[in-house]
Amino acid sequence: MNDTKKLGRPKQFDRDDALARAVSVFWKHGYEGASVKRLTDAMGISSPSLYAEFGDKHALYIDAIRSYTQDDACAPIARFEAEPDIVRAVLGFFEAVVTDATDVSGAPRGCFLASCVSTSAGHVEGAATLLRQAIETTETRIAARFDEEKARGTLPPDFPSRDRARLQFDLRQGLVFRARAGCAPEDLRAGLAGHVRAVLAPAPS
Amino acid sequence: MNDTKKLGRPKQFDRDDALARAVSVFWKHGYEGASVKRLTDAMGISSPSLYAEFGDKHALYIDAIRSYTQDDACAPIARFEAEPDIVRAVLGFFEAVVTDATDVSGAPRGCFLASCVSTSAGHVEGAATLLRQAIETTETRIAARFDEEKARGTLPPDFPSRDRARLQFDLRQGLVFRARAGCAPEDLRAGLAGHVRAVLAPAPS
DNA sequence: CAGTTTTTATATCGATCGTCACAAAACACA
DNA sequence: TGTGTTTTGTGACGATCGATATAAAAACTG
Repeated sequence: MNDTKKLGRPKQFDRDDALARAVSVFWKHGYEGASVKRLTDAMGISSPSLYAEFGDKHALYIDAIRSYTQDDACAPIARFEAEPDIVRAVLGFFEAVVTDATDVSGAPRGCFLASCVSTSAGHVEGAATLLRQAIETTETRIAARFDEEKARGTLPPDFPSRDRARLQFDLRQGLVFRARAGCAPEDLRAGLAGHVRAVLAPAPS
Repeated sequence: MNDTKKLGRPKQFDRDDALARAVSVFWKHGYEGASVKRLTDAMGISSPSLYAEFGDKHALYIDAIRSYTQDDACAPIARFEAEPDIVRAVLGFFEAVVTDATDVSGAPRGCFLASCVSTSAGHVEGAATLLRQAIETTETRIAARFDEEKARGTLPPDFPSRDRARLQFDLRQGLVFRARAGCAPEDLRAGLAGHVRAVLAPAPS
């Protein structure tokens, strides 16, 4: 199959770029708050194009979630995996969370999954399943990093990777939550040292 | 002023009860997803009554948030303050969070503030402020309990009450988040012991 | 060039959105 | 029993919702 040359009038928009813009709209307004007009305006396409490409609003939403979770769009995890030192990695994770969540440069605040998808999970079909997969994936990635550190000897052999990965993940939600409420970044950063200590504390005897 | 006897046809609904039902609808569907029809159906009143009593949908929403935050409707905090032993109190707090968040008996899951108000905080006027006040109040109540324990000697004198109150609060959001995603209650309960340890761990030297 | 295929923009569909007149209904007071 | 006051249910307002029918526009093929 040759996908490079196709019949008919070529599309005037990039699918992935349109999806990313859709994510931004859903992120900011929630599932019901994101009207098709707002979506098409932000995506730079007309409604017939939207329906031809994605099916309907619900299918677009599911695609948007899937795109977001697969595109590694979560900066905190990237920071966490990039930083060599484990203490700085955990701290960097939380700092990225705060930075992302309190950024006011047009982009929506907080976390797409925590703020939008989580709300819709109860009554939008398919959202909860994708959300659970995203949680599982993220926790596994965090735990994997802890396991590496254990193998390297920078974390004690009995360090409970999975539990602490969950702890780190849970703490993140609180930060995002407070950021959404409008708490100042410096207030959020004030507690990060304690968060890092809780995540990396030695296992109880 | 005599409020007990009033002129005209008496109201056929209780204001606080109607507000509580409104909370439930907002909780389940979010601000935009909660249509006036859904609201009036659940509240058992007609739309003119709603507008006469509350003004409009936005004012009703603000009233609903205020009512929720003032009515002490948050079971986890109640459990936390009722339990004498501090370790059991913290554990009870988290257990109540899990129970509340995974209850499927008709009631909406999770936390009204974390799931609904938090999402709307970005674009619904007045929501963010109320949310911040609720966070502040809750953290203060938790920290006050820790201070009491310090005075009683059940917690060390250098126990960082405020930091740990924030930690406990942040961890809660993660539980609510995962519950919304459909995680099983037993999975959520599995990590509670670690959460309790993190909250009550002695201050670092 | 015409013929085919696909995407585009316009314009609109019925349904539902939030909101509100309007008049009948239910009370207190005279 | 009126009379005044407030709440009630019915119904409908313009606007917007999600979703399409339609046809012009833009590419390729022969």
